[in-house]
This record gives sequence, C-alpha cells and structure tokens, in this order.
Amino acid sequence: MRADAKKNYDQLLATAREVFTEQGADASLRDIARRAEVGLGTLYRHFPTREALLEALLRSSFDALAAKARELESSGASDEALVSWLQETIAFTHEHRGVIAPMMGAIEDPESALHASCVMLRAAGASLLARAQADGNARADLDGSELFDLIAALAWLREQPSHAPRADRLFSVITDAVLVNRDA
Amino acid sequence: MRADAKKNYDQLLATAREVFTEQGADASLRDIARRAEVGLGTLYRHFPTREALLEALLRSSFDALAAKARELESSGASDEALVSWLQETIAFTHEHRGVIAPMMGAIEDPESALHASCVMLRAAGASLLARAQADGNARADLDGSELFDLIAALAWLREQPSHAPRADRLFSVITDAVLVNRDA
DNA sequence: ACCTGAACACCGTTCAAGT
DNA sequence: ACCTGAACACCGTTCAAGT
Repeated sequence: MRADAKKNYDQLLATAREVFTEQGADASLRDIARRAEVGLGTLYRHFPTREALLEALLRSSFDALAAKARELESSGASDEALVSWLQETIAFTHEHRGVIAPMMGAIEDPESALHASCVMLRAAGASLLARAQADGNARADLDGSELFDLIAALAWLREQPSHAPRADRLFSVITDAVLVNRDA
Repeated sequence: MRADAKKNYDQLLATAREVFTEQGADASLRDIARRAEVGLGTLYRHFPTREALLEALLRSSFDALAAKARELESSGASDEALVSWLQETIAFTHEHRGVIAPMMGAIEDPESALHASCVMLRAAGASLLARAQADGNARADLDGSELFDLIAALAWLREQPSHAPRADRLFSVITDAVLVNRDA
C-alpha cells in the first residue's frame, strides 16, 4: 500500500472508532470521511461496505473472544467457563452499540465482510456449550446457532435504554435457561 | 373532522398498512404519502410522528391483546394461559415487522404516541405472570418489565431472517426459563 | 495508483402559499 | 379548516476528473 493510502486507511479506522463509539455502528459514513478529512470515495474504496469497515475495526476483538473461548475450554468448571465467555461477548457488543444487527445479518450471508468473524464466534460458543453439555451442565437440546441467537437477543436488549436497569437480571435468566439447574 | 380530511386520514391509514406490511415499520413516510396520493404535509398533520401513525394503525390490535389477556386470566391453567398470550403477542409483532424497536423506545417515554399501548401490554402480561406465580407455575423473581423485555427480545429475534428456522425452539427455551419446570 | 467531491436518488421535517 | 409541495438539511453510493 502506498504511504498516502496507508495514512488515509489508518486515519479512517481511527475516526470510525471514535464516531461509532459516539453514535453507534449505524453512524453516518459521510460524517466519518468528513471528520477523517478524507474524500468520501476514499472511504468507499478502502471499505466498500459498512460491514467491511466494522470488520477491520473489530477483527482483533473477535479474535480475542475466540482466544478467550479456547482458554476457558481448559479451565475449571464448564458451566462457569460458558457463562464467563457469554458475559465477555455481551460486554463486547455493548461496547459497540449497533453491531449486533449487522452481525446477525452476516452469519448466514457468506458475502458479508463480517461473515467469517461471526461464524468463528458461533463456533467458539458452540465449543464451550458442547463441553458444558458433555458435563451435564447445559441443556442437551441446544446448539451453537441457538446460543448465538440468545447472545444476539441479549445484545440487542442491552442496546435498548429502557432495558438498562434489568440487563444483569435478564442475563442470568437466560443463562439459567441454558444451564441445567443442578439444584433441581 | 371535515369530509376531505377524513378521507385523507383513512386513505393514509390504509396505505400505511400496506406499505408497513411490505417494507416494515421503518418504511418511508414519503412513500406512504405518495402512494396515498396525499401531500406530505397532510400526513404529518394527521400523524405528527411515525409512532402516532403506528399507534393509529395498531391500537385495535393492542386492545385485542389486552382483551385476550383478560380472557385468559379466567381460563384453565395459569401457565398455559401465559404461554398462549406470549405466543399471540409475538405473532402480533411478527405480523408488524419493525414495530418492536419503537415499542421498546416508547415504554419509558411518556411523550411517545405508543407509550400508553405499550404500558397496557406490559400490564396485561404482568397480570398473567402474577397469576402463574401465585400458582407456583412461574419463576417468582420476575416482574412485568422483565417479561416485556423477554417478549421484545423474542420479537426482535423473529425479525432476523437468519433466526427463522429456530424461532419456535427459542420461544420454548425462553418460556421454559419463565415457567417453573414442574418435572424437576 | 490513489484521491476528490460533484452528482444522483433518496430520506425526515417544516412551513409559506394556496383553496 | 385543510391541503400542497418546495425548501432545507441530511443520507448512501457511484464515478468522471484530477494528481
């Protein structure tokens, strides 16, 4: 990449991070180009879709969540491992308001720039779920897609201001539904 | 209301119903005015906000859901009553794609035209939940707001195309979480 | 090889001018 | 009393013209 191109690329990413943090992942791309002091066409060539920009911005976070899952797989209790990972994943989406809707769109669209990351995330969750199920700690009749749906639902809820005071409560209601209640 | 005003009002509502059904509750208001063959200003005077238009369109459905809840309250099993009502409520939102987000925004915003309907819906669910709790059929540590959150989460999931094949499964996972599992 | 911004086709919302 | 649509301030996306 030419030096000036690289500079624009980096500047766009840094500005996108700022603007998405302020306004959510559906912020105006025009505004990002403007604040990055870069032509609108430059943004579109580096990042042909909003998903491509999100992917470049969030790739390392996706990787970190996948790494965390691998790490947790060889940790103590399989149910606690699953719950911690769910918590971290929800926290990640919460830090990036508006990202769960494109992720949900991307998971079954191989053309989306977010597809691979979402599939990886679903697989990471599926592994932790499988271990918990093998231990008898999680409902046997759930799969990775359903876990991903539950994550998405919780993530979307957390984006709703009216839901905020109940976010932690609902998280535990849903995780209770995933885990086998060993006190029963 | 003057006769011509009434005619425009009705025409707008009928067209909005069509367009929202085709494109979801976030469809273009301009498009609705155009297809209703009415000036854009006329739409805005009759319905100052998108919420006002949705409210006029859906009021009877909200009333029907509240009536259904009252009816179910004096029916057989309290757990089955709650589940049927949840099912009908989710089906309603599914018929009106895009409506759950403004509803979630309206529930804590008294200025929203959808506020009263949403509060009514939450109260209707809360009644059925309270009866199921009194019978020992539902988790005691849930309230109407949390039930509304769960409804919203399921409704949002159902709007996601990728989720479609798992909609019924996830519904039962969530209702299992609400109901006390009497086989345990 | 890369950048720019005008151009196009849309929005939501307001409001002066009309009937 | 009500209606209309131009006007304004935005979008996303493309692409001819520049360096």
